[in-house]
Amino acid sequence: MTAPRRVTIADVAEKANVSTAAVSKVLRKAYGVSPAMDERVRAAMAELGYRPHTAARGMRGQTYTIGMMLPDIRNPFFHEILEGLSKQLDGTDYQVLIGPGGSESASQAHIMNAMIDRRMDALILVAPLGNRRDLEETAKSVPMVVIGRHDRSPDYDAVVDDDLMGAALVVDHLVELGHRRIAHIEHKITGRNHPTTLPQSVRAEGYRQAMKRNDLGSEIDIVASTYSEEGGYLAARELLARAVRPTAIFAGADVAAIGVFNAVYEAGLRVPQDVSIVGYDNTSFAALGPISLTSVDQDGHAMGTNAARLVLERIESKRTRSVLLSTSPTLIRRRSTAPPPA
Amino acid sequence: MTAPRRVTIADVAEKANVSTAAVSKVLRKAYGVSPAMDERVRAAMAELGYRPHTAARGMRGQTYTIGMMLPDIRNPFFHEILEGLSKQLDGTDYQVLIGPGGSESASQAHIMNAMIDRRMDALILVAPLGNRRDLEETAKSVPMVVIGRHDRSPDYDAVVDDDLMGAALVVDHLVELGHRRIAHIEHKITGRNHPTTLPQSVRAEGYRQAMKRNDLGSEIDIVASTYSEEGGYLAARELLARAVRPTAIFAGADVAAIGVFNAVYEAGLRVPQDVSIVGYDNTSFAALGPISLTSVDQDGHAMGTNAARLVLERIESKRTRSVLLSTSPTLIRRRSTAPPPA
DNA sequence: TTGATTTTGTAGAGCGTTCTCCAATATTGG
DNA sequence: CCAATATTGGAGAACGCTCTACAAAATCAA
Repeated sequence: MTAPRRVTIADVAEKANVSTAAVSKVLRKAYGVSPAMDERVRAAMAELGYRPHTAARGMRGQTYTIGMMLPDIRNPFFHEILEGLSKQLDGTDYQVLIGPGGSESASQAHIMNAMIDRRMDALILVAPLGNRRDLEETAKSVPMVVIGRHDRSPDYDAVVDDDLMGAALVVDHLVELGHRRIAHIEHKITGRNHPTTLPQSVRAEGYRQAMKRNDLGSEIDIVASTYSEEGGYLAARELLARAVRPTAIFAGADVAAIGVFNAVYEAGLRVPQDVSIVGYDNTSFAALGPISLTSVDQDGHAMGTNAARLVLERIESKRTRSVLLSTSPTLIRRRSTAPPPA
Repeated sequence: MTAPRRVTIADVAEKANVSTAAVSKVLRKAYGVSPAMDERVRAAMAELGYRPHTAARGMRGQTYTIGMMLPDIRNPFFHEILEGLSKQLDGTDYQVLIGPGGSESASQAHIMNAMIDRRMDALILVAPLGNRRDLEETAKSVPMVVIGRHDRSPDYDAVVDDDLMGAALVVDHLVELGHRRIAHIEHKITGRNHPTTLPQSVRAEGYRQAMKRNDLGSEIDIVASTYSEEGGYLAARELLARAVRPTAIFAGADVAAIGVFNAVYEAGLRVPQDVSIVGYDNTSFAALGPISLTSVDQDGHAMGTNAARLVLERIESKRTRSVLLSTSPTLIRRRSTAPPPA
């Protein structure tokens, strides 16, 4: 614990025989630095192993830190977003730090505040709960990009997957295979009236629209549950107990689809011979041999890249007009879907 | 973007009719505050909605931020650690922020530096790569806890699962079922000579010891691969191609076990009738119905809680003697293991 | 009482940067 | 060659907090 005092800008300045202001300029690539001085300063920094003290920089300027709020660390889809983000930020001075948001609006608000208190330059929120007014409120004090919500706000940017289209891809695929009794499992948050712009609501709506478009309006069957293994399991149990049971189940998320698998096996039925199952997100385990789940792929990597770009624009180019960036999903067909039983 | 100026300590001081120093004392629960003043200040803070500016605090004191370096966000086991950590920190002023470390020693070092530059009060490193000397070097400048490595260092604390014992549990279980040809898949990092204290090395060693103890020294069969789905797949292919193939495969991690599943199915064999499979980590998908993988459970939650405790001790009680905390794993028996074919 | 001690509150100097002015010097145009 | 302009470098005041040192007031011991 012999903490050797950190090398500061003053040490560098002394070594290079210039003022601290000059060093700061070099650091910020600011105007008014001759090539000669620039080189001298850089040499001194290298020799002393100087690293800027981010907290101190944050006192006046930026912290070169971008906060990413993730409701659930494990979600492989979020990981893809992070990868896109990191790759885009690689080479810049910015660093992503992840704030574990949890599944409640309150805990998410807490971490968002914590990130603001730490003077992060921008916030990237992945599928945040909470109403739009609150989000806009925070967006007033820090550049912000929201991933996965279909709200369009003048105060922050949005990067979304076209969930309406994603749901349509699923329904059309199943209809094409010959299915008619196609059920959907939706993630329904209990309590307050949550915005209808959350991905889950849009997916459900997309399902409804696609069913109608295929003249299957009368077959619409939505079970409100949660996007979790247990949620999928319970919802599927309910569906399989119907007098006339569905021949295909479209779970709004892969995790829920796993629960559906379990319920179907438990009922002594086979996938896909008796029941077809479709997920959403194309998470890594959807591809696993024993599962092989047909799913909708959102290009998380691209979403992350785009989010990074938008955020940098806001920070560096001081853009203030908001942008909504929607990417289109694709359907990955696997072995969990097949024509319905004759 | 009408950023309303932040409420500072000075605003609070003015409102409460005291000095800024007094407010600071209240904030830090420092000595020398009368109950009356304390109350007045707190009231003012509440009324103004004051929130301390963490970066500014960091300039002189602490940042109340604990950095957690995670090599891979997705790993469900890491999520458990995080949960234990968060729960323990809940109610304190501390906040965990996650730094994505990546799978390379260089990128991990990068994020560690970034965290130090941001003046985090302590670092919790999960299964960090890099040699011990480097770790000790960083431990000199910040309180540190390493999770998952069996090194014992005077400079930082370690929280580990007893991997030696975990491997023994697996081997004993399989032997009990009647297996003799038990193979192991190890995660082997290419390149430099990595420390033998990484979990993967200890698990392999535990396997070796347990085999010998069961008089199966001649049956020891280790394939060097990686802890990943593909790694498991490739290793299993190699094992299944042996003249006399193993009746049980012990993958050092659940993800690798998934790859083993795929290879086994591909070879037209059944689990567990033809081949038994065991994983390690008891990740959430091990419990999934279609998989049902026998695995070793490390109590990630407890590890997180312990790490938090150790870190707080170092920060607040200024403990400097290092501690090594080892917890014991348990075996979760599922349907992927059964007696060998007759 | 009176001196000694404890408690309570404040002044003010940092912490390591950024950034606005300003001065000095170099360059240009006519 | 001189004024006008551009370039280069630095002084020094923030930023919002912490914390040492110290003074004033209150309490205690005898």
